[in-house]
Amino acid sequence: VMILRSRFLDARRKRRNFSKQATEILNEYFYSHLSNPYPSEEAKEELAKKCSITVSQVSNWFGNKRIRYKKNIGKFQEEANLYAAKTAVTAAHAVAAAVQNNQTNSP
Amino acid sequence: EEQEPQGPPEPCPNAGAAQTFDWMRVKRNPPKTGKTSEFGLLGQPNAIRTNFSTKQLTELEKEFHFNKYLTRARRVEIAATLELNETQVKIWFQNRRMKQKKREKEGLAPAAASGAAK
DNA sequence: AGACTATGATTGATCGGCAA
DNA sequence: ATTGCCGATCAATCATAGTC
Repeated sequence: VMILRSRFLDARRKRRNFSKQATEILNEYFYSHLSNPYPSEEAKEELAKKCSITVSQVSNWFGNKRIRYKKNIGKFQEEANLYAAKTAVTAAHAVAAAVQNNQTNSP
Repeated sequence: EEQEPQGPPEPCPNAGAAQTFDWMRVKRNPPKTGKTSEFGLLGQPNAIRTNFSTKQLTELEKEFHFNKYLTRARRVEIAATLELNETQVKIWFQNRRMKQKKREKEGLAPAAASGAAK
């Protein structure tokens, strides 16, 4: 069939990949909330602002990410570890700072 | 049948990573609205995503422009004319309304960058 | 240059909650 | 109790961008 989709009507599909930085932010959120990667409307707005994209795009990104992730968890293992490590480092820094603060106390 | 109430013996020897959370196990039931492969009998859980023809979409779009909401009578008419279930017509309008709302919402925010486009 | 993969967007249909 | 709508999401697919 000449189901020649509305190739013309969907011209707006001129997709553009998100910036490396935006993807970085989205992945950080995704992997740090892997137990429930469903950002609230507020969280989506915040992410959208940080990534300079629309809220819909944030929704699309999470929708695609969730589906593709569970479709083949193994394929994302590497990426998952990468971001897990990244957040771990961030957390470590926070802890280090906290320790610095309480350093005045000595047992 | 494929329901797995519990699966403790999870052979997931992964060190420190990737657990299988509930959201990863979510499975949607197959579409019921799709035709039963027009073979009525036989339990082939056919019903795959229906592909609306350009003609059907054109009619639906035309009707939507006329009325954002359908009356039962109109829905029956449309469904018969386009050879679709009433449910499919109903769902189409629902999705169409959401699409409209999304477009209106996004079609106004971008104007914040600068008063004039370009 | 062409095949293959990654990724953003679209959309028919489902899920849960709420109202009539 | 039944039915429609909303908002969010799913899941499959489209079309393009990026990689080799």
